[in-house]
Amino acid sequence: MLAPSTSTIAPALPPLGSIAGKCTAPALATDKFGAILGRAGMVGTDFCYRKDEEIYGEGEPSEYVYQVVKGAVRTYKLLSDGRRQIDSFHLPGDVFGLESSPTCRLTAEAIVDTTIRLAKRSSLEQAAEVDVQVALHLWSLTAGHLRHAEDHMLLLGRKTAMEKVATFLLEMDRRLTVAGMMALPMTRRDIADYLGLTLETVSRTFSQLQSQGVLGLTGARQVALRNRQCLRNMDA
Amino acid sequence: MLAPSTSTIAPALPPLGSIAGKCTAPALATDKFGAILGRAGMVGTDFCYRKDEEIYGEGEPSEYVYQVVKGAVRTYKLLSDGRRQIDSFHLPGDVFGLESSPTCRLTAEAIVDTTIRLAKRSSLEQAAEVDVQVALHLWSLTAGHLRHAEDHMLLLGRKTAMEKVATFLLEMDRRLTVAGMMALPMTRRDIADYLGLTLETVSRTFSQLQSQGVLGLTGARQVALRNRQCLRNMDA
DNA sequence: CGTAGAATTGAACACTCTCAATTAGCGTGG
DNA sequence: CCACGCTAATTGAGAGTGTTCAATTCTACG
Repeated sequence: MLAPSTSTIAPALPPLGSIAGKCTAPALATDKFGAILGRAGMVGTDFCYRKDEEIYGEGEPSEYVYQVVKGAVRTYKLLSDGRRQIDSFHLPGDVFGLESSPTCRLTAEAIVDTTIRLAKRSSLEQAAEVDVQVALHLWSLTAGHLRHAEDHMLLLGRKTAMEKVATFLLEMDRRLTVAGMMALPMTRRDIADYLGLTLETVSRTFSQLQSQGVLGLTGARQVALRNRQCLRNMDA
Repeated sequence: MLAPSTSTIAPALPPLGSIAGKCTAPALATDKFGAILGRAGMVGTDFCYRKDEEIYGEGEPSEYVYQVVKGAVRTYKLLSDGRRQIDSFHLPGDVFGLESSPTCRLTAEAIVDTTIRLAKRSSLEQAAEVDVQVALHLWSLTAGHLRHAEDHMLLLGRKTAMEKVATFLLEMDRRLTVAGMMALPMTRRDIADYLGLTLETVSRTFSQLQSQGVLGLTGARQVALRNRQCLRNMDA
Protein backbone atom coordinates (compact mmCIF):
# COMPACT_ATOMS: atom_id res chain seq x y z
CA MET A 1 0.00 0.00 0.00
CA LEU A 2 2.63 2.48 1.03
CA ALA A 3 5.45 0.45 -0.48
CA PRO A 4 7.70 2.52 -2.71
CA SER A 5 8.52 1.28 -6.17
CA THR A 6 12.18 1.22 -5.32
CA SER A 7 11.85 -1.15 -2.42
CA THR A 8 10.34 -3.99 -4.39
CA ILE A 9 13.71 -4.76 -5.91
CA ALA A 10 15.60 -4.22 -2.69
CA PRO A 11 16.79 -7.35 -0.88
CA ALA A 12 15.21 -8.22 2.44
CA LEU A 13 18.03 -6.78 4.48
CA PRO A 14 21.09 -4.63 3.80
CA PRO A 15 20.28 -3.51 0.24
CA LEU A 16 23.17 -4.68 -1.85
CA GLY A 17 23.13 -1.73 -4.16
CA SER A 18 23.28 0.91 -1.49
CA ILE A 19 26.52 0.41 0.36
CA ALA A 20 27.87 3.79 1.29
CA GLY A 21 31.05 2.88 3.05
CA LYS A 22 32.08 4.06 6.47
CA CYS A 23 30.87 7.50 7.47
CA THR A 24 32.05 9.70 10.26
CA ALA A 25 29.82 9.69 13.31
CA PRO A 26 27.42 12.60 13.65
CA ALA A 27 28.55 15.28 16.07
CA LEU A 28 26.42 14.31 19.05
CA ALA A 29 26.71 15.39 22.66
CA THR A 30 26.42 11.77 23.76
CA ASP A 31 26.72 9.10 21.12
CA LYS A 32 25.52 6.19 23.21
CA PHE A 33 25.47 3.88 20.25
CA GLY A 34 29.06 4.69 19.46
CA ALA A 35 29.97 4.08 23.09
CA ILE A 36 28.19 0.74 23.03
CA LEU A 37 29.83 -0.37 19.81
CA GLY A 38 33.20 0.76 21.16
CA ARG A 39 32.84 -1.27 24.33
CA ALA A 40 31.62 -4.22 22.32
CA GLY A 41 34.63 -3.98 20.03
CA MET A 42 32.33 -3.51 17.06
CA VAL A 43 32.16 -1.05 14.20
CA GLY A 44 28.90 -0.13 12.53
CA THR A 45 28.40 -0.48 8.82
CA ASP A 46 26.61 2.29 6.97
CA PHE A 47 23.92 1.82 4.36
CA CYS A 48 21.84 4.24 2.40
CA TYR A 49 18.11 3.91 1.99
CA ARG A 50 16.10 5.90 -0.50
CA LYS A 51 13.01 7.92 0.36
CA ASP A 52 10.13 5.62 1.37
CA GLU A 53 12.31 2.52 1.32
CA GLU A 54 11.55 -0.05 3.99
CA ILE A 55 14.35 -0.74 6.45
CA TYR A 56 12.59 -3.58 8.22
CA GLY A 57 9.05 -4.85 8.47
CA GLU A 58 6.81 -5.72 11.38
CA GLY A 59 7.03 -9.42 12.14
CA GLU A 60 10.41 -9.96 10.51
CA PRO A 61 13.21 -11.46 12.60
CA SER A 62 15.11 -8.58 14.19
CA GLU A 63 18.66 -9.05 12.96
CA TYR A 64 20.09 -5.57 13.32
CA VAL A 65 20.10 -2.49 15.50
CA TYR A 66 20.12 0.83 13.67
CA GLN A 67 21.29 4.37 14.13
CA VAL A 68 20.37 7.28 11.88
CA VAL A 69 23.47 8.97 10.54
CA LYS A 70 21.77 11.34 8.12
CA GLY A 71 18.14 11.71 7.08
CA ALA A 72 15.02 10.60 8.95
CA VAL A 73 13.09 7.41 9.69
CA ARG A 74 9.52 6.65 10.73
CA THR A 75 8.56 3.54 12.71
CA TYR A 76 4.91 2.52 12.73
CA LYS A 77 2.24 -0.08 13.21
CA LEU A 78 -0.69 -0.78 10.90
CA LEU A 79 -4.21 -2.02 11.48
CA SER A 80 -5.58 -4.55 9.03
CA ASP A 81 -7.44 -1.89 7.03
CA GLY A 82 -4.39 0.32 6.63
CA ARG A 83 -4.84 2.79 9.48
CA ARG A 84 -1.34 3.70 10.60
CA GLN A 85 0.14 4.86 13.88
CA ILE A 86 3.66 6.26 13.73
CA ASP A 87 5.24 5.85 17.15
CA SER A 88 8.44 7.80 16.51
CA PHE A 89 10.43 9.86 14.07
CA HIS A 90 14.11 9.01 14.25
CA LEU A 91 16.62 11.74 13.42
CA PRO A 92 20.42 11.74 13.18
CA GLY A 93 21.94 10.17 16.28
CA ASP A 94 18.81 8.26 17.23
CA VAL A 95 18.95 4.52 17.70
CA PHE A 96 15.97 2.41 16.64
CA GLY A 97 15.05 -1.19 15.96
CA LEU A 98 16.43 -2.23 19.33
CA GLU A 99 14.14 -5.13 20.24
CA SER A 100 14.70 -7.48 23.09
CA SER A 101 12.32 -9.80 21.25
CA PRO A 102 13.34 -11.90 18.27
CA THR A 103 10.88 -10.23 15.87
CA CYS A 104 10.34 -6.61 14.87
CA ARG A 105 7.21 -5.12 16.38
CA LEU A 106 7.19 -2.13 14.06
CA THR A 107 7.92 -1.30 10.46
CA ALA A 108 10.71 1.20 9.74
CA GLU A 109 10.94 3.30 6.58
CA ALA A 110 13.23 6.07 5.42
CA ILE A 111 11.30 9.36 5.20
CA VAL A 112 13.90 10.92 2.92
CA ASP A 113 17.14 9.55 1.47
CA THR A 114 18.82 8.33 4.62
CA THR A 115 22.12 6.92 5.81
CA ILE A 116 21.86 4.30 8.53
CA ARG A 117 24.57 2.71 10.62
CA LEU A 118 23.75 -0.82 11.61
CA ALA A 119 25.11 -3.45 13.91
CA LYS A 120 24.23 -7.11 14.29
CA ARG A 121 21.82 -7.67 17.15
CA SER A 122 23.32 -11.05 17.99
CA SER A 123 26.79 -9.53 18.33
CA LEU A 124 25.47 -6.79 20.57
CA GLU A 125 23.71 -9.34 22.74
CA GLN A 126 26.83 -11.42 23.00
CA ALA A 127 28.72 -8.34 24.08
CA ALA A 128 25.99 -7.55 26.60
CA GLU A 129 26.36 -11.02 28.10
CA VAL A 130 30.01 -10.33 28.82
CA ASP A 131 30.15 -6.61 29.50
CA VAL A 132 27.69 -5.24 32.04
CA GLN A 133 28.16 -1.71 30.75
CA VAL A 134 26.90 -2.72 27.33
CA ALA A 135 23.84 -4.32 28.89
CA LEU A 136 23.17 -1.21 30.96
CA HIS A 137 23.52 1.04 27.94
CA LEU A 138 21.07 -1.07 25.96
CA TRP A 139 18.64 -0.94 28.87
CA SER A 140 19.04 2.81 29.02
CA LEU A 141 18.23 3.16 25.32
CA THR A 142 15.07 1.08 25.68
CA ALA A 143 14.10 3.09 28.75
CA GLY A 144 14.43 6.27 26.72
CA HIS A 145 12.07 4.88 24.11
CA LEU A 146 9.62 3.91 26.84
CA ARG A 147 9.70 7.41 28.27
CA HIS A 148 8.85 8.85 24.87
CA ALA A 149 6.04 6.34 24.48
CA GLU A 150 4.58 7.30 27.86
CA ASP A 151 4.52 10.97 26.90
CA HIS A 152 3.04 10.10 23.53
CA MET A 153 0.23 8.03 25.02
CA LEU A 154 -0.84 11.09 27.02
CA LEU A 155 -0.82 13.10 23.82
CA LEU A 156 -2.76 10.53 21.79
CA GLY A 157 -5.35 9.80 24.45
CA ARG A 158 -5.99 13.17 26.01
CA LYS A 159 -4.76 16.15 24.01
CA THR A 160 -6.78 18.21 21.52
CA ALA A 161 -5.69 18.67 17.91
CA MET A 162 -4.17 22.08 18.71
CA GLU A 163 -2.32 20.71 21.74
CA LYS A 164 -1.02 17.77 19.71
CA VAL A 165 0.33 20.03 16.99
CA ALA A 166 1.87 22.40 19.56
CA THR A 167 3.65 19.48 21.24
CA PHE A 168 4.83 18.20 17.88
CA LEU A 169 6.24 21.58 16.86
CA LEU A 170 8.09 21.99 20.14
CA GLU A 171 9.52 18.48 19.87
CA MET A 172 10.74 19.08 16.33
CA ASP A 173 12.01 22.53 17.25
CA ARG A 174 14.17 20.96 19.93
CA ARG A 175 15.41 18.25 17.63
CA LEU A 176 15.99 19.86 14.29
CA THR A 177 15.90 23.65 14.36
CA VAL A 178 19.05 25.13 12.85
CA ALA A 179 19.52 28.88 12.56
CA GLY A 180 15.96 29.56 13.62
CA MET A 181 14.50 27.34 10.92
CA MET A 182 13.00 23.88 11.07
CA ALA A 183 13.12 21.76 7.90
CA LEU A 184 10.50 19.09 8.45
CA PRO A 185 11.41 15.93 6.56
CA MET A 186 7.93 14.39 6.85
CA THR A 187 4.64 14.99 5.06
CA ARG A 188 1.40 16.21 6.61
CA ARG A 189 0.17 12.63 6.47
CA ASP A 190 3.18 11.42 8.47
CA ILE A 191 2.55 14.12 11.06
CA ALA A 192 -1.13 13.17 11.19
CA ASP A 193 -0.34 9.49 11.68
CA TYR A 194 2.08 10.43 14.44
CA LEU A 195 -0.48 12.61 16.25
CA GLY A 196 -3.57 10.47 15.69
CA LEU A 197 -5.23 13.05 13.44
CA THR A 198 -6.04 13.42 9.75
CA LEU A 199 -3.75 15.29 7.43
CA GLU A 200 -6.47 17.91 6.85
CA THR A 201 -6.70 18.68 10.56
CA VAL A 202 -2.92 19.03 10.77
CA SER A 203 -2.94 21.37 7.80
CA ARG A 204 -5.77 23.47 9.21
CA THR A 205 -4.02 23.74 12.56
CA PHE A 206 -0.78 24.83 10.91
CA SER A 207 -2.71 27.48 8.98
CA GLN A 208 -4.41 28.70 12.12
CA LEU A 209 -1.09 29.01 13.94
CA GLN A 210 0.34 30.90 11.00
CA SER A 211 -2.56 33.35 10.90
CA GLN A 212 -2.03 33.90 14.64
CA GLY A 213 1.59 34.73 13.97
CA VAL A 214 2.86 31.85 16.10
CA LEU A 215 4.31 30.21 13.05
CA GLY A 216 6.05 31.25 9.86
CA LEU A 217 5.76 28.93 6.85
CA THR A 218 8.10 29.42 3.91
CA GLY A 219 7.11 26.36 1.96
CA ALA A 220 4.99 23.69 3.60
CA ARG A 221 7.94 22.05 5.33
CA GLN A 222 10.00 25.09 6.23
CA VAL A 223 8.80 26.29 9.62
CA ALA A 224 9.99 29.12 11.84
CA LEU A 225 8.59 29.36 15.36
CA ARG A 226 7.80 32.97 16.17
CA ASN A 227 6.23 32.48 19.59
CA ARG A 228 7.44 29.43 21.46
CA GLN A 229 5.85 30.52 24.71
CA CYS A 230 2.44 30.52 23.10
CA LEU A 231 3.05 26.95 21.92
CA ARG A 232 4.18 25.92 25.39
CA ASN A 233 0.96 27.28 26.85
CA MET A 234 -1.08 25.30 24.33
CA ASP A 235 0.97 22.22 25.12
CA ALA A 236 -1.17 21.78 28.28
CA MET B 1 -8.01 16.33 42.78
CA LEU B 2 -8.15 12.58 42.66
CA ALA B 3 -6.20 12.18 45.86
CA PRO B 4 -7.94 9.91 48.34
CA SER B 5 -8.50 11.07 51.86
CA THR B 6 -6.46 8.19 53.18
CA SER B 7 -3.30 9.13 51.37
CA THR B 8 -2.97 12.60 52.87
CA ILE B 9 -1.87 11.11 56.15
CA ALA B 10 0.30 8.49 54.52
CA PRO B 11 4.06 9.08 54.65
CA ALA B 12 5.90 9.81 51.41
CA LEU B 13 7.12 6.27 50.96
CA PRO B 14 6.49 2.90 52.61
CA PRO B 15 3.39 3.79 54.64
CA LEU B 16 4.33 3.03 58.21
CA GLY B 17 0.90 1.86 59.21
CA SER B 18 0.50 -0.67 56.45
CA ILE B 19 3.27 -3.20 56.91
CA ALA B 20 1.91 -6.58 56.01
CA GLY B 21 4.88 -8.79 56.64
CA LYS B 22 6.29 -11.27 54.16
CA CYS B 23 3.80 -12.86 51.83
CA THR B 24 4.20 -15.90 49.66
CA ALA B 25 4.93 -15.17 46.02
CA PRO B 26 2.00 -15.39 43.62
CA ALA B 27 1.89 -18.57 41.59
CA LEU B 28 3.29 -17.27 38.31
CA ALA B 29 4.57 -19.17 35.32
CA THR B 30 7.65 -16.97 35.21
CA ASP B 31 8.32 -14.74 38.17
CA LYS B 32 11.03 -12.59 36.64
CA PHE B 33 11.08 -10.26 39.60
CA GLY B 34 11.62 -13.16 41.96
CA ALA B 35 14.40 -14.42 39.72
CA ILE B 36 16.03 -11.00 39.71
CA LEU B 37 15.80 -10.61 43.45
CA GLY B 38 17.17 -14.10 43.89
CA ARG B 39 20.21 -13.43 41.73
CA ALA B 40 20.72 -10.11 43.47
CA GLY B 41 20.62 -11.80 46.85
CA MET B 42 17.68 -9.64 47.84
CA VAL B 43 14.29 -10.28 49.37
CA GLY B 44 11.32 -8.06 48.70
CA THR B 45 9.35 -6.47 51.48
CA ASP B 46 5.57 -6.45 51.25
CA PHE B 47 3.32 -3.50 52.00
CA CYS B 48 -0.38 -2.99 51.78
CA TYR B 49 -2.00 0.01 50.18
CA ARG B 50 -5.63 0.88 50.57
CA LYS B 51 -7.97 1.57 47.67
CA ASP B 52 -7.04 4.84 45.92
CA GLU B 53 -3.88 5.25 47.96
CA GLU B 54 -0.91 6.71 46.12
CA ILE B 55 2.14 4.46 45.86
CA TYR B 56 4.39 7.04 44.27
CA GLY B 57 3.89 10.34 42.48
CA GLU B 58 5.12 11.72 39.18
CA GLY B 59 8.29 13.71 39.70
CA GLU B 60 9.27 12.05 42.97
CA PRO B 61 12.70 10.42 43.20
CA SER B 62 12.30 6.79 42.19
CA GLU B 63 13.53 4.87 45.22
CA TYR B 64 11.84 1.52 44.76
CA VAL B 65 10.78 -1.03 42.20
CA TYR B 66 7.41 -2.67 42.78
CA GLN B 67 5.60 -5.90 42.09
CA VAL B 68 1.90 -6.48 42.61
CA VAL B 69 1.31 -9.43 44.92
CA LYS B 70 -2.45 -9.05 45.28
CA GLY B 71 -4.86 -6.41 44.04
CA ALA B 72 -4.40 -3.95 41.17
CA VAL B 73 -2.54 -0.73 40.41
CA ARG B 74 -2.97 2.05 37.85
CA THR B 75 -0.09 4.18 36.60
CA TYR B 76 -0.93 7.45 34.88
CA LYS B 77 0.04 10.91 33.77
CA LEU B 78 -2.00 14.08 34.24
CA LEU B 79 -2.34 17.26 32.20
CA SER B 80 -2.43 20.53 34.10
CA ASP B 81 -6.22 20.71 33.95
CA GLY B 82 -6.71 17.21 35.34
CA ARG B 83 -7.14 15.17 32.15
CA ARG B 84 -5.68 11.77 32.89
CA GLN B 85 -4.09 9.07 30.76
CA ILE B 86 -3.64 5.68 32.38
CA ASP B 87 -0.83 3.88 30.63
CA SER B 88 -1.18 0.51 32.33
CA PHE B 89 -3.10 -1.58 34.79
CA HIS B 90 -0.79 -3.72 36.90
CA LEU B 91 -2.11 -7.04 38.17
CA PRO B 92 -0.60 -9.72 40.41
CA GLY B 93 2.85 -10.67 39.20
CA ASP B 94 3.38 -7.44 37.25
CA VAL B 95 6.41 -5.28 37.95
CA PHE B 96 6.08 -1.50 37.75
CA GLY B 97 7.91 1.65 38.77
CA LEU B 98 11.07 0.40 37.10
CA GLU B 99 12.65 3.64 35.91
CA SER B 100 16.13 3.95 34.59
CA SER B 101 15.76 7.65 35.38
CA PRO B 102 16.12 9.07 38.90
CA THR B 103 12.56 10.44 39.03
CA CYS B 104 9.17 8.78 38.56
CA ARG B 105 7.56 9.66 35.27
CA LEU B 106 4.12 8.42 36.30
CA THR B 107 1.90 8.34 39.34
CA ALA B 108 0.92 4.94 40.75
CA GLU B 109 -2.19 4.27 42.83
CA ALA B 110 -3.82 1.18 44.24
CA ILE B 111 -7.13 0.56 42.48
CA VAL B 112 -8.35 -1.69 45.29
CA ASP B 113 -6.76 -2.76 48.56
CA THR B 114 -3.46 -4.05 47.29
CA THR B 115 -0.35 -5.85 48.49
CA ILE B 116 2.88 -4.73 46.88
CA ARG B 117 6.35 -6.23 47.10
CA LEU B 118 9.07 -3.66 46.82
CA ALA B 119 12.81 -3.61 46.44
CA LYS B 120 15.27 -0.74 46.63
CA ARG B 121 16.18 0.56 43.23
CA SER B 122 19.72 1.40 44.28
CA SER B 123 20.33 -2.14 45.48
CA LEU B 124 18.92 -3.52 42.27
CA GLU B 125 21.17 -1.26 40.24
CA GLN B 126 24.19 -2.25 42.28
CA ALA B 127 23.35 -5.86 41.62
CA ALA B 128 22.97 -5.09 37.92
CA GLU B 129 26.45 -3.57 37.84
CA VAL B 130 27.92 -6.84 39.07
CA ASP B 131 25.66 -9.49 37.59
CA VAL B 132 24.96 -9.28 33.87
CA GLN B 133 21.94 -11.52 34.20
CA VAL B 134 20.28 -9.03 36.51
CA ALA B 135 20.94 -6.22 34.05
CA LEU B 136 19.54 -8.29 31.19
CA HIS B 137 16.42 -9.16 33.19
CA LEU B 138 15.80 -5.51 34.02
CA TRP B 139 16.23 -4.64 30.35
CA SER B 140 13.77 -7.36 29.44
CA LEU B 141 11.17 -5.99 31.85
CA THR B 142 11.50 -2.48 30.43
CA ALA B 143 11.29 -3.91 26.91
CA GLY B 144 8.03 -5.62 27.85
CA HIS B 145 6.60 -2.32 29.03
CA LEU B 146 7.72 -0.67 25.80
CA ARG B 147 5.99 -3.35 23.76
CA HIS B 148 2.74 -2.73 25.61
CA ALA B 149 3.12 1.01 25.09
CA GLU B 150 3.62 0.52 21.35
CA ASP B 151 0.43 -1.51 21.10
CA HIS B 152 -1.41 1.01 23.21
CA MET B 153 -0.32 3.95 21.07
CA LEU B 154 -1.92 2.23 18.07
CA LEU B 155 -5.09 1.81 20.09
CA LEU B 156 -5.18 5.40 21.35
CA GLY B 157 -4.33 6.99 18.03
CA ARG B 158 -6.21 4.89 15.53
CA LYS B 159 -8.91 2.64 16.97
CA THR B 160 -12.62 3.44 17.32
CA ALA B 161 -14.41 3.35 20.65
CA MET B 162 -15.76 -0.13 19.93
CA GLU B 163 -12.34 -1.41 18.88
CA LYS B 164 -10.75 0.07 21.99
CA VAL B 165 -13.26 -1.60 24.28
CA ALA B 166 -12.91 -4.91 22.45
CA THR B 167 -9.14 -4.78 22.84
CA PHE B 168 -9.50 -3.91 26.51
CA LEU B 169 -11.87 -6.78 27.18
CA LEU B 170 -9.61 -9.29 25.45
CA GLU B 171 -6.60 -8.00 27.39
CA MET B 172 -8.41 -8.29 30.70
CA ASP B 173 -9.84 -11.65 29.73
CA ARG B 174 -6.35 -12.95 29.18
CA ARG B 175 -5.06 -11.48 32.42
CA LEU B 176 -7.78 -12.03 34.96
CA THR B 177 -10.52 -14.38 33.84
CA VAL B 178 -11.03 -17.19 36.33
CA ALA B 179 -13.67 -19.85 35.82
CA GLY B 180 -15.15 -18.00 32.86
CA MET B 181 -15.66 -14.79 34.83
CA MET B 182 -13.73 -11.56 34.84
CA ALA B 183 -13.85 -9.41 38.00
CA LEU B 184 -12.76 -5.96 36.86
CA PRO B 185 -11.09 -4.09 39.72
CA MET B 186 -11.34 -0.69 38.01
CA THR B 187 -14.18 1.77 37.50
CA ARG B 188 -15.62 2.92 34.18
CA ARG B 189 -13.66 6.13 34.60
CA ASP B 190 -10.40 4.18 34.95
CA ILE B 191 -11.22 2.20 31.81
CA ALA B 192 -12.08 5.42 29.97
CA ASP B 193 -8.82 7.06 31.01
CA TYR B 194 -6.96 3.97 29.85
CA LEU B 195 -8.67 3.93 26.45
CA GLY B 196 -8.76 7.66 25.79
CA LEU B 197 -12.56 7.84 25.99
CA THR B 198 -15.18 9.20 28.40
CA LEU B 199 -16.77 6.97 30.99
CA GLU B 200 -20.14 7.43 29.28
CA THR B 201 -18.80 6.08 25.99
CA VAL B 202 -17.29 3.08 27.76
CA SER B 203 -20.60 2.41 29.50
CA ARG B 204 -22.58 2.74 26.27
CA THR B 205 -20.21 0.40 24.48
CA PHE B 206 -20.47 -2.20 27.26
CA SER B 207 -24.27 -1.95 27.04
CA GLN B 208 -24.19 -2.37 23.29
CA LEU B 209 -22.00 -5.46 23.55
CA GLN B 210 -24.32 -6.90 26.16
CA SER B 211 -27.40 -6.33 24.02
CA GLN B 212 -25.57 -8.09 21.18
CA GLY B 213 -24.93 -11.05 23.46
CA VAL B 214 -21.16 -10.71 23.18
CA LEU B 215 -20.99 -9.88 26.86
CA GLY B 216 -22.69 -10.91 30.06
CA LEU B 217 -22.77 -8.41 32.92
CA THR B 218 -23.70 -9.59 36.42
CA GLY B 219 -22.96 -6.40 38.25
CA ALA B 220 -21.08 -3.63 36.51
CA ARG B 221 -17.67 -5.17 37.16
CA GLN B 222 -18.50 -8.84 36.73
CA VAL B 223 -18.06 -9.67 33.07
CA ALA B 224 -18.39 -12.92 31.18
CA LEU B 225 -17.26 -13.04 27.56
CA ARG B 226 -19.78 -15.00 25.50
CA ASN B 227 -18.27 -14.48 22.07
CA ARG B 228 -14.55 -13.92 22.06
CA GLN B 229 -14.29 -14.36 18.32
CA CYS B 230 -16.64 -11.47 17.77
CA LEU B 231 -14.43 -9.30 19.97
CA ARG B 232 -11.33 -10.41 18.10
CA ASN B 233 -12.94 -9.36 14.83
CA MET B 234 -13.74 -5.92 16.26
CA ASP B 235 -10.17 -5.66 17.56
CA ALA B 236 -9.08 -4.75 13.98
C1' DC C 1 -32.73 0.78 55.31
C1' DG C 2 -30.50 5.11 53.77
C1' DT C 3 -26.95 7.41 51.72
C1' DA C 4 -23.13 8.25 48.45
C1' DG C 5 -20.60 6.92 44.76
C1' DA C 6 -20.84 4.28 40.40
C1' DA C 7 -23.11 3.25 36.33
C1' DT C 8 -26.57 3.79 32.85
C1' DT C 9 -29.21 6.31 29.63
C1' DG C 10 -30.87 10.37 26.97
C1' DA C 11 -30.45 14.58 24.16
C1' DA C 12 -27.88 18.22 22.19
C1' DC C 13 -23.53 19.78 20.95
C1' DA C 14 -18.73 20.07 19.18
C1' DC C 15 -14.50 18.63 17.53
C1' DT C 16 -12.61 16.18 14.17
C1' DC C 17 -13.30 13.50 10.05
C1' DT C 18 -14.79 12.69 5.34
C1' DC C 19 -15.39 13.99 0.85
C1' DA C 20 -14.43 17.23 -2.64
C1' DA C 21 -12.35 21.01 -5.10
C1' DT C 22 -8.57 24.04 -5.62
C1' DT C 23 -3.89 25.60 -5.22
C1' DA C 24 0.98 25.10 -4.53
C1' DG C 25 5.35 22.84 -5.09
C1' DC C 26 8.66 20.15 -7.45
C1' DG C 27 10.96 17.17 -10.64
C1' DT C 28 11.04 15.90 -15.59
C1' DG C 29 11.42 16.64 -20.17
C1' DG C 30 10.49 19.31 -24.20
C1' DC D 1 13.37 28.34 -19.54
C1' DC D 2 8.96 27.08 -19.45
C1' DA D 3 5.31 23.62 -19.86
C1' DC D 4 3.75 19.56 -18.05
C1' DG D 5 2.29 16.26 -14.72
C1' DC D 6 2.24 14.39 -10.35
C1' DT D 7 2.15 14.61 -5.52
C1' DA D 8 1.55 17.45 -1.47
C1' DA D 9 -0.94 20.84 0.78
C1' DT D 10 -4.72 23.95 1.53
C1' DT D 11 -9.41 25.11 2.05
C1' DG D 12 -14.48 24.43 2.18
C1' DA D 13 -18.87 22.20 3.39
C1' DG D 14 -21.28 18.66 5.49
C1' DA D 15 -21.47 14.50 8.29
C1' DG D 16 -20.39 11.59 12.18
C1' DT D 17 -18.30 9.76 16.27
C1' DG D 18 -17.65 10.72 20.68
C1' DT D 19 -18.34 14.38 24.21
C1' DT D 20 -20.88 17.18 27.40
C1' DC D 21 -24.45 18.02 30.39
C1' DA D 22 -28.20 16.19 32.87
C1' DA D 23 -31.37 12.92 34.86
C1' DT D 24 -32.21 8.34 36.64
C1' DT D 25 -31.05 3.92 38.28
C1' DC D 26 -28.12 0.74 40.41
C1' DT D 27 -25.01 -0.95 43.85
C1' DA D 28 -22.21 -1.16 47.83
C1' DC D 29 -21.79 -0.38 52.41
C1' DG D 30 -22.49 2.13 56.70
